[in-house]
Amino acid sequence: MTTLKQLAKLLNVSVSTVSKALSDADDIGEETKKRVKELAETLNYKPNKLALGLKSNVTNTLGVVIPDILNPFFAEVLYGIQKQANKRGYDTLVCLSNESTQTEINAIQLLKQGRIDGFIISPAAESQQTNNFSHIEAAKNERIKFVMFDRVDNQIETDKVSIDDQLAVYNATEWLIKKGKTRIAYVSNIENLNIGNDRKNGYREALKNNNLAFHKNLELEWSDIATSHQKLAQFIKEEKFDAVISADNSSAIMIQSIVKTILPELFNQITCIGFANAKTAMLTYPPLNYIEQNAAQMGEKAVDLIIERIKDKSDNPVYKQVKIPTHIVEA
Amino acid sequence: MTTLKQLAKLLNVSVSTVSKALSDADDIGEETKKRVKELAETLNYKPNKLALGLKSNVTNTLGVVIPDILNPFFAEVLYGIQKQANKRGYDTLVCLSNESTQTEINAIQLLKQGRIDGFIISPAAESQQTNNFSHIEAAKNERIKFVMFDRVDNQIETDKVSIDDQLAVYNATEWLIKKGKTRIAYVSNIENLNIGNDRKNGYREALKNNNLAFHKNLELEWSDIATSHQKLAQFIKEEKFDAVISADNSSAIMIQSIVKTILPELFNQITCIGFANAKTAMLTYPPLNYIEQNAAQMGEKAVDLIIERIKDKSDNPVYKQVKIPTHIVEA
DNA sequence: TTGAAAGCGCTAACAC
DNA sequence: GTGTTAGCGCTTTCAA
Repeated sequence: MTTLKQLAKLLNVSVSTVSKALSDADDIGEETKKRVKELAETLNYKPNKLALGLKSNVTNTLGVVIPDILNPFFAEVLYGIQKQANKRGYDTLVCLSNESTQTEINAIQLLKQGRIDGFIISPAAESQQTNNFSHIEAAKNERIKFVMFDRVDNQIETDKVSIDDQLAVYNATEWLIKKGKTRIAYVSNIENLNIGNDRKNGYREALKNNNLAFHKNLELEWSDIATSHQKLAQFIKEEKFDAVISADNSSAIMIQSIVKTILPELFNQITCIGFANAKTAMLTYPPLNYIEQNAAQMGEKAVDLIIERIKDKSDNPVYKQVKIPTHIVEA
Repeated sequence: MTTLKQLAKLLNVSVSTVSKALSDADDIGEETKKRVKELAETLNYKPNKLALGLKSNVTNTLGVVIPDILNPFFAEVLYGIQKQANKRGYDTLVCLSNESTQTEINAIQLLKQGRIDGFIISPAAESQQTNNFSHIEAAKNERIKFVMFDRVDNQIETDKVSIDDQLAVYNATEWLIKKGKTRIAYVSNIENLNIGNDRKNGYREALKNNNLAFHKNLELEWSDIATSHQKLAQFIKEEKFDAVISADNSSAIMIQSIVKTILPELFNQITCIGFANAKTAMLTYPPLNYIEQNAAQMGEKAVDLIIERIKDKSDNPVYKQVKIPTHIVEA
């Protein structure tokens, strides 16, 4: 790493002259600027970000806490975060909570150690279930800004980005109803999350508003991936339905596949829809009808929000709650 | 953020006394230590990592460059990297190259700005295709250590972790042959990567060594996700095969699904195997037979290697090339 | 037009 | 047992 000091020595000028020359200060002679810049270029000088951060208390770095990177949704959000952060001149320090509160606490601890200007977080499932957000809220006392995404919580006052989960599923349910479906099953493996509740409410509301009977046994919940096939297969055999809506990112794909195998004659009569993206919807054939969450866009928006908040020095911040629009993609 | 200075002032001692007390130096009185530690605890003092890094030139931070986070393989590697890094007391600064050389160059630039002790990288597809690794190698001149994973390259001398791609596919092919399969198709969307070549060679070698005829038209290559279903469906209709081996993470899942739909009577006669993990293999039913790459383990090993390299101050490093064992998981 | 000095938070050699 | 000082790389007054 080339330093200002080295440049100064080689050029026989002072460190401050070099610093000013590089930042084009107008009290430095053109000739000097030229010499300095040339040498800096040659030696590939790059300012040390740690030093800059120490000095200015600005790191141009954003923290990110992701609950589950193996979930394609979060992978895509991270993609959006990275893209937008880089575009706006920020780096990202990424941590994974793996749905554990303790890991999340550690992650936030880490981020707070003077190296980020703010962070973006979606809380771990465990934190949601135990309603334990104190470690997140604590950041506020230390005047650290943060933005919540996806799994946003009403109790915490801060900027938030999410989709309208209830509406998204409501619309998907109506979309099925408009296709003439009357026995619509609802499958979910995210009952432990608040968005799981919201989505389920969307389903139930849509049934109600369209005068369709609600059948408790058409709602299936599962959590263990190892026994998921078995559970889903049993559900498919035992219950009668003409459509399925999945609240998560994998159930619908699995169900299409299972139906095709164990009840092929019914395949064409059962319409599936779930949360997915352009890529994962193609994992099944015919491709899955899906609810596009615009995950990357959510990530981008989160970055915009946190940067805006960082730059806002007011004492009485007006927090924003942004909803990313969703839409149905018909295969 | 509480600083040493603040603690010192409150306690009416000097900054260095506080610093030493907190690190349990034996030239500080027990009583003082106690007072200092208590106050530090109360005020939730955490040393500023930037300052530590500036001082010691050690940041305890690792850079990570991932080509494609939407690929479940890389998501899982990142998971392993995070887990092991945290375990060993390191943070991670994550960048995504999105398979672009220019983005990769920017990412490495960023990482080099005095904030990491070393980095872990899998090169972008574009860099591999154009054989352009100079931006990666350049790190060596600046004495920055790095470890390559997965898409390792012979031309670059550094520590590497990968699987034995050729052997993995060779074994998978033989596994199919032992099941009595004689017309084995090979499908890939990673022909642009060196590991794509290695895998294909594994397939061809296995055929040869088992005296099976090689049919050029049983090898299918695709790249565009939008037309993949169409291309695969056509392949399935036109060619006759009794098994498929997929070199990538999605083809096999798609093929199982397509076969079941367009040629259901053949489904039970065609055995599929591809690269996957415990979770993605479950996206199809019956679950996919798969080659377990132990992606998380690869990430963990990469972390161990880079830390070992960072700690190794010798001038003539002996680089390691680690192979992570793979195995076949039968559904 | 340039340079000297202070300071961001921390550690460590060296005084006292 | 505790404090002073210098210095990591940088920016920014202020002085020359």
